[in-house]
Amino acid sequence: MTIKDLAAELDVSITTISRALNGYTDVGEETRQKVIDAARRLGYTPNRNAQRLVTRRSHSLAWVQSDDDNKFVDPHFVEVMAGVLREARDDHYDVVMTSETPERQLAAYERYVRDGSVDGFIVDLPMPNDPRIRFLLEAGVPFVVHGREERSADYGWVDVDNYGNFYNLTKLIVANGHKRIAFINGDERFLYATTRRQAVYDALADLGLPPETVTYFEGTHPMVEAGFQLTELALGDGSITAFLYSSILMAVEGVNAVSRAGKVPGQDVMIASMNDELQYLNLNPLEGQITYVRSPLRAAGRALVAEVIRQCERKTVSGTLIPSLFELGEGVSGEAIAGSVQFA
Amino acid sequence: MTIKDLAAELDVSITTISRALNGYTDVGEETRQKVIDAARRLGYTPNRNAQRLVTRRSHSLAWVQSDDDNKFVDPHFVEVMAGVLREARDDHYDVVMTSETPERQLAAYERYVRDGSVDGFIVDLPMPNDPRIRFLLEAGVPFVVHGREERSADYGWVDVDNYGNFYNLTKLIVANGHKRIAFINGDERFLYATTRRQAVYDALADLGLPPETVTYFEGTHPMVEAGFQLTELALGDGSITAFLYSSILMAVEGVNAVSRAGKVPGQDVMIASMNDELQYLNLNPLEGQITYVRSPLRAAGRALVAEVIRQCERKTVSGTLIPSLFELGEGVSGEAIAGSVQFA
DNA sequence: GGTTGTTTCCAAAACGTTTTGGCTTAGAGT
DNA sequence: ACTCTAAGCCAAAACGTTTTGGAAACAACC
Repeated sequence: MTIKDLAAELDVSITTISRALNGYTDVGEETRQKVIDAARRLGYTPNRNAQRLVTRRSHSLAWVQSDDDNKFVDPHFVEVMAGVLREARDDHYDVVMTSETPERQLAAYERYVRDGSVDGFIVDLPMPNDPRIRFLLEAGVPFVVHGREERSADYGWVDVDNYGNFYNLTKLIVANGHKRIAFINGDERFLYATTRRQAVYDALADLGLPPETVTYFEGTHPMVEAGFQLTELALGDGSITAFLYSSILMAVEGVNAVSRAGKVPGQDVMIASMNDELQYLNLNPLEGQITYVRSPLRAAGRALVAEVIRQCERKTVSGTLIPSLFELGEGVSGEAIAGSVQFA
Repeated sequence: MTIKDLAAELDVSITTISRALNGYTDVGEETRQKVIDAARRLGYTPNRNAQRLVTRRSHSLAWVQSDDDNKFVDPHFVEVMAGVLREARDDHYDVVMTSETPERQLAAYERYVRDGSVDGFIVDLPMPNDPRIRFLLEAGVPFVVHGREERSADYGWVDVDNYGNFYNLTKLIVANGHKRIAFINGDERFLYATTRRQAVYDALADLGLPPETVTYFEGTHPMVEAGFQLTELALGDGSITAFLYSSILMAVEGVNAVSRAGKVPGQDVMIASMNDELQYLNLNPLEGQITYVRSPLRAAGRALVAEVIRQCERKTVSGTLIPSLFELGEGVSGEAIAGSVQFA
């Protein structure tokens, strides 16, 4: 069932079919209804590839995964993906996903840019001076980055407020009277981790506390294991009374480790973390044991797609800071931190 | 840079460009090299949409997710996806993913079939008498199902040996002297869960044991919580000495719950499970505490894509049983279970 | 009655490929 | 010298849409 068949059936031109279905005003109301009805009745759907060829727009986004065994299978990622797919569906875009080895990543981007199969890109986990970003900027193709790096004024991005959240969390911990803090951060190859570290030490400095107040750990993958083991390690030093985690996944393991050491989390020891709101984790049983800042990754996923589509269709570029919300852990009052930056 | 530009540049016809690049024999070796070199030098990549239009093949697969908040974000799913994306990349196929609400799922399939944007489908988590499968069979379009349902002789599928694994695990538990077993299964709306239940009770029957030997629980999402809580619940009954879990995620929580109850997992209490080999979970710290059957979901993902592509290109349809391997828990000797069924 | 709009329609071109069928040329066989 | 074969190339059609630039019919205005 092509547009020709439908045209023959109704004895009108294919132009009329096309215009009727695409909502142009130069087709009579009666004719339009006839076309729409017939299309539904006969199951006509325009051939997507013909459309794409002639309009030069694919209504698809590419999301290239790094085929790195450790990084790829990460619950955080799925959460973002849920948001990405949801928003894409709402906006009638497809998302084509691929995984590529780090060496061949750039080639994948090049191919997608040249072969016309996508309109824009989602870029994940930016690293300092990321070659993918450099390439996409140069190619002048729409894209959005989850997270930021130094060039972030030049492109669209979506990010949680890493700096603000960890700055505030640190102050909060200190305000609760803790003098020795363990900070178990994420993988320092990524900017989100270095930003968080900076925020923590800035907060200490602003409070007039020495950097030795926190004992620093870099938690590499797999996270769950890192969370447990590093907490046990930190517990060896008897003086630490507060733990700050880069991921709620590690914080949960922290609760386990602390409990096993015979202490009560949220009471003997403060457990603080960012909470990405992983849907499959239910935190109710841990009520009162973890103090966290909520910053839903799913919302980030939606914002990513919205931004890149905005670029595709209106050629405006902007950065979005995902609002965060302090959870009212241990009776501490909450504060919302939101923002959005327009720059082009 | 289109094929015309390249043809003009080299002063040959576009036919020759196309045939040279696609490896036809009716183009001189010298000319072919000239074309290939120029294509690389000038950065020519054939327009994918034009190719798709004329060849009527998209080299893309659709994977429609159910936009059900609970089910979607599931670590098991990501593991399968890792395999799917890897295999698709190796075979030069794209995978386009969408999420749709359960009511609109079928419409999404219909659209993809009609608009020519994909060559085949991956179907996830089949339910009894699944309408998606009914539709795809009727449409006569290539697809593969992860898991099976009653019509499984008619289409391509990939599955782990749910029945065999749980049959064997049950026998193994009994062989270790346990007389009271808790079986914490998955969501019974899905066939994998009902199959596993059947297997467990069949094993009991074959051993001449009464069905009351096992206390049965249906673990609904979120899994982690269910694993913990149901284990605690089962521990209330003091007589249970062995736990069988449908997912390693729950088994890990089982270890937690058992430990917290003051018992030693793998010693006081046997913990048995299927292990989908979730990459982000490191089981080393739990060595000796869980007895499991390995059946890597990632391999299932690869097999899925391989099967549907085989259908696209050779029109043969087959089912694949992913090989499993008993882990040598507690000195129990292992046994490999593999198989592959051809039926068309 | 001629001009000017308005409304509704359409023929043809274009998008960038692949494929079909045939055309040249050169060498081999008779 | 003539035919035949093989190698190498190409013009044109086709894929299924959207878009451009009108055309036809009719009403409205002067």
